[in-house]
Amino acid sequence: MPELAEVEYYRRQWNPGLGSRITRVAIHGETRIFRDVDGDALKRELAAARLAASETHGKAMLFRFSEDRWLNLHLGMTGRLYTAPAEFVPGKWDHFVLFQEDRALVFADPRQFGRLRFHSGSDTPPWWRDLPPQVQEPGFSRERLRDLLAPHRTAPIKAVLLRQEKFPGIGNWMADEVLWRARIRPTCPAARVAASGRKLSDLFAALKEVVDDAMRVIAPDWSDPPDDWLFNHRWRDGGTCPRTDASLLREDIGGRTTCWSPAWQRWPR
DNA sequence: TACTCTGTTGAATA
DNA sequence: TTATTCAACAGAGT
Repeated sequence: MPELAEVEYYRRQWNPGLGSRITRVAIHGETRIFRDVDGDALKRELAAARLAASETHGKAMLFRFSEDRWLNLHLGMTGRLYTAPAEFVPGKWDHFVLFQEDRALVFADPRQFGRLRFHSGSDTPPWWRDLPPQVQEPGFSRERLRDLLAPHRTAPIKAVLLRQEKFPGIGNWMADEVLWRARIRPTCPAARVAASGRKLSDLFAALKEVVDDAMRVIAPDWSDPPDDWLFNHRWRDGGTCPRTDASLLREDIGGRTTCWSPAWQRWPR
């Protein structure tokens, strides 16, 4: 499920383990989440390392360990991280567990779209180098937004917002929320937004606002967003737009279920 | 039974 | 060459 604020929430779930050594690593080596990595080598290299720090970029997480060990986790569609007592026994979907003296750090993922990568060495791993600026960073300017959209003459703006190399961490619900706040129809070609000064500004502001709101509300304790977001109305057929009380529409756009408010998102006509 | 799903990737196509 | 579409991945829920 996770988009950037949910990923940040999960990253923090391993914070109790910061500063402590790994005493044992348990893996289900045959599962799909290990497709990019040698499970046995991973086990060997993380043994006795100390969890030193962590950060997120978009939907990706980086956990740094002592001895120049770098672990990259991606939660896919159904992944999650949690902390369990030291005597924890991994269940069916607990593919990767770092045991410490006082707790277990668990990566669970039923659907196994998640991914794990590992790097050993003082240099920054290739998968954590040259990452694009995130929406919430100063390097993400209105001009950058225009340049990201302009090449897409026909692709719907909704589909372009989901591209992680352009908008790290934006997922399906955030893209819908952003377009709803900017009052842009999700089918609008991306280049058309880039060419309209006013709508480009609206989209830029909505992106920053939705990312800030999501980080503030969801990342600390996974609070429910307030009812004046689209979020609480989008999940099932028959929802109504909080701004107009008119019916929301759910349809497939760019291959993903999209919820939007035709009465509210009227541009372009 | 047959559809859905907060994601990504690589192949096929335009 | 670049943009776009689509199937595939694998399980749980409805």
